[in-house]
Amino acid sequence: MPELPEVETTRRGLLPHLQNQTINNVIVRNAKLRWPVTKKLSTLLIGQTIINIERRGKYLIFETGIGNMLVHLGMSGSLRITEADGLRKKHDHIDWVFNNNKILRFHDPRRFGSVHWTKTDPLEHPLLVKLGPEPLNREFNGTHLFTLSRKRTVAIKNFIMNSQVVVGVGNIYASESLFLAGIRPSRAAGKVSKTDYEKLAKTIKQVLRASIKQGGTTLRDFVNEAGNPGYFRQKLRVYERAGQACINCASPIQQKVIGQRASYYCSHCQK
DNA sequence: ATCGCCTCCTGCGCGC
DNA sequence: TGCGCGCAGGAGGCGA
Repeated sequence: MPELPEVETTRRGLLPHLQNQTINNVIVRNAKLRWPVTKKLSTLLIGQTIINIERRGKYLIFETGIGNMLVHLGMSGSLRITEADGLRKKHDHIDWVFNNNKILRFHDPRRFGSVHWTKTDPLEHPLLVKLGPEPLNREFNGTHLFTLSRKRTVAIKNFIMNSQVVVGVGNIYASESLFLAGIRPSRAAGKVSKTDYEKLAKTIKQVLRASIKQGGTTLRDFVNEAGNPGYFRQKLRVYERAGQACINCASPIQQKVIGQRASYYCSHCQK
């Protein structure tokens, strides 16, 4: 499942292949993504040149001279570059054919991903305008979390997974960063101290940076190859380790559903 | 305003 | 070995 590090890795991988390249054709085999892919998207994009690829949260922004295409990978989506005669697989829903004979191919078995078109400032798009700060920016820090969380009763794990609070913290990294910060995921967000939030902001940055770095190495050929599932697994400290020994104290890692999501923590190290 | 539940969809793992 | 079932998961939408 693509978390922010994978989206960023995808962006970096795609950019050198697509920058300044022109779209010759758009082939939509299955328009039924999370939101229907509009015909307008295809017609408008043909003949356009990709000026840049940016990222906001888990959204990729493909900039052209007349507007921007937004792509979200959902939880099973991937984008890769293939040659014009590349083999097609099941769930390859969209191709963008470029004038350098390369194809940008959107693959998404569960179709939770989406593709949008916006003529104006992409950051003003309804799906992006309310997003919280980027976790790796300076404006995301303990003070931000502390201020926003006052009087909030929601579990801190749900709080940091809320994209209006901070973008890019998915289920895996929420558990991982809370473990490193020593905070139990079920605690009410409004009851967590400023000191703890300062620690948490740091561990969120730490976990995401480490993962981007790893994505940069293990997924170096991500855009050319058939993906690489589970690349991050070996580094995880609590996620999917229920019953196994805590790396700090050897207590068994607990698993609990919080906000409809599996959550993992050490009941000894996290208070 | 905030919370928590529901939904979309497919692949996987489990039990028989 | 094969079948059927239940579940996971990002995040918007909605009812309370």
